[in-house]
Amino acid sequence: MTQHAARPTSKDVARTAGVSQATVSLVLGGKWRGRVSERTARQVRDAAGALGYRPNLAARSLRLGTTGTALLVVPALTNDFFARVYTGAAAVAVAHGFGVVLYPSPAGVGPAVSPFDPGRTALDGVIASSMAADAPAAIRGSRLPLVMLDSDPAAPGPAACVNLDIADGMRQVAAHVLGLGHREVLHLGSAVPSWTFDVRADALRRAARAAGARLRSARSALDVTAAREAVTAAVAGTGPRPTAIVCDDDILAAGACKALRRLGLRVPGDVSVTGFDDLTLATAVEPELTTVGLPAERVGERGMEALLAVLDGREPEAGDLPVRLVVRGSTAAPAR
Amino acid sequence: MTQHAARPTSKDVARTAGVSQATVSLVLGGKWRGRVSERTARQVRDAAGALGYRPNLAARSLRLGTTGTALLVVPALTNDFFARVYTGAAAVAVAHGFGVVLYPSPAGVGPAVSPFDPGRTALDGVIASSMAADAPAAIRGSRLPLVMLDSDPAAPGPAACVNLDIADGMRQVAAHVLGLGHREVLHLGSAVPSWTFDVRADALRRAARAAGARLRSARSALDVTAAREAVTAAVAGTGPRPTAIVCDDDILAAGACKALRRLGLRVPGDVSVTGFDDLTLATAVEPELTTVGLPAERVGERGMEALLAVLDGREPEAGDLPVRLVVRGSTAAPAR
DNA sequence: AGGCTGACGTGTTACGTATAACGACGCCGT
DNA sequence: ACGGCGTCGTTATACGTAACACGTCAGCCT
Repeated sequence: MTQHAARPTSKDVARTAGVSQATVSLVLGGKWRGRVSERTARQVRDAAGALGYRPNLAARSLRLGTTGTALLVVPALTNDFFARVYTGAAAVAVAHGFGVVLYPSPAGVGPAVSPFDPGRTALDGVIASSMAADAPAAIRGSRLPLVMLDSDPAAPGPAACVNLDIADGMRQVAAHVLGLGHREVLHLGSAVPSWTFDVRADALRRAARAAGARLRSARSALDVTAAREAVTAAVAGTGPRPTAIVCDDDILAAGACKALRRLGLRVPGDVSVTGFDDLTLATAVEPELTTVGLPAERVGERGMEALLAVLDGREPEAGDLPVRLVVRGSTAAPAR
Repeated sequence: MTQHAARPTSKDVARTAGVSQATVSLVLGGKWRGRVSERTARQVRDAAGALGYRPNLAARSLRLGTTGTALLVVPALTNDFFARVYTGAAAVAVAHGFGVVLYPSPAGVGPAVSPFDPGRTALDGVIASSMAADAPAAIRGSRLPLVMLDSDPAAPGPAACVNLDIADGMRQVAAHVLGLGHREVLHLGSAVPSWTFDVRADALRRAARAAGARLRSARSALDVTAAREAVTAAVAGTGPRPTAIVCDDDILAAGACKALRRLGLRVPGDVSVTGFDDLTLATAVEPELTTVGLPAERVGERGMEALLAVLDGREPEAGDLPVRLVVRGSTAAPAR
């Protein structure tokens, strides 16, 4: 590990500016009002600029006991919900002089990779998505403050939770679909167990029962091909054909549309399909998906705000974030 | 920033194990063969385990002058090409006791966020995607070793490059499309300038000229809606309607398909469409896209290998990675 | 017996930074 | 003239780790 061209230290800056290292630290740290004259301050800044000085972050962290970096654990990079969460979190972080580092959870990258035990990166706290199901245990071992996103508020561990009103989202979907007149509904859920998916299933079940609609269930991994196969199997199964398929995720909905098209059924003419999350995928397919829009950036912002609050010993803000049904072209009244 | 429950240090471990701090460091660092007896070594390990000791990374980095962390700069999280690059890079990194941190380049997150100047995270090196066009300048200022991915090999700056044989990929596309008999071709390129896109355009132009085909061009931002609008405008324009649309990216191709469908044209019956990159999107849409498959994981692996080589003062491996045309349902011979 | 060797550890230092504690210097009021 | 005080800056120290250079002690050869 060769050190390229020996980076200048604050001591070097001090020498060329003709002051002590402490003064350099004061000036560059911004805490010099009334302690250092404007003239020497400028000398220091000039010297730092001339040398291309950058503070050594390891030394700073060691001294301060703080890294100014948070970790965001997400289950999948491909899902742009999480990309938007990151954007929101990063915006808040930067505004507070913090950094955010992204970590795709083990599921996506193999169990050998854990940022917590080898602890490669020095961190002040962790924000984890609910779908990174194994994260809490690993993080607890690291003793870092943890903020959970979209997760069971009753679960122990996290210092704070940021939740979406998922149940209300599914109720909106159900009201829309049932309101169109559908009474034979297939629920396509995720095969990976997770609180958010349980909430969806529960809300849909209640709504269907209240409306007297028949509800069947199928499950699939969160990818288009798996969803296509699951729907093909479910539709080919016994019993009356569903007139609407309510999916836990836009990815599943895209797979459902493909399955139906291959079976010679038209969406929404023969079968209506709904998604969830309003990913970019929702408007990339034809027809565009009726789905539930999630304030992903707000989730990221609230998550980061909550982490900063916890770090400061303050109380994080509470309350669920609202979601909104987006009606597009994949739903219509049932034929006949 | 409260320190939760004062983490134990190596000195604490030393005290409870009844040895000196130096011995703890030797044992836990693994360099004790012949320097410490097996019995004391076990005592140390037991004490460390009992206290839940984790080395302080800031202190370690400060002492070692190395962080064991690399930064991967990507232009977009949503694009799963980069997710796969990350997977490959992470696998190699972990095998070498390294960590990888992900950074979506400013374009995706606002120019205020730069990991280099504020330098929040301590790094040993940077791997940057070509599309993060402004990265090299910012990184040069940080004096970190830089590996560029899929970028102009003639450009100065990077310590190493990992390249795909993009030109060959486009030649394969052209051979396929022209071989089907298409002579009226529309090239849908990216509106953001980048080496990889220039290579695509150049390769296609040469192939079209050699085959005597007419080639028009349109440009679009890398999102489905923008591509749809660009294609709608281009097809509605003057001159004979193209029978094939060659796109620089699957996202553009998805937009092209949507535009054509809305214009009442069938893919591939009336117009053939090709993509590039073989994203998951390519098989999520109907028809599935004929596109160019890229060994994304290999790119990530090679990138990380190259960075580790540079860090060790070794010579990084050279040579382009091959790409492969994947023929699916979006291309056919032209009507008539 | 004396000194050498190898096994087993320990004392000490340095990494680069931030900050508490401590001057030196000039200016003022009395 | 002298203490006091604001201004401007320095000295010294600690953060937790890794590793160099040294000690100590038993055993063994000569």
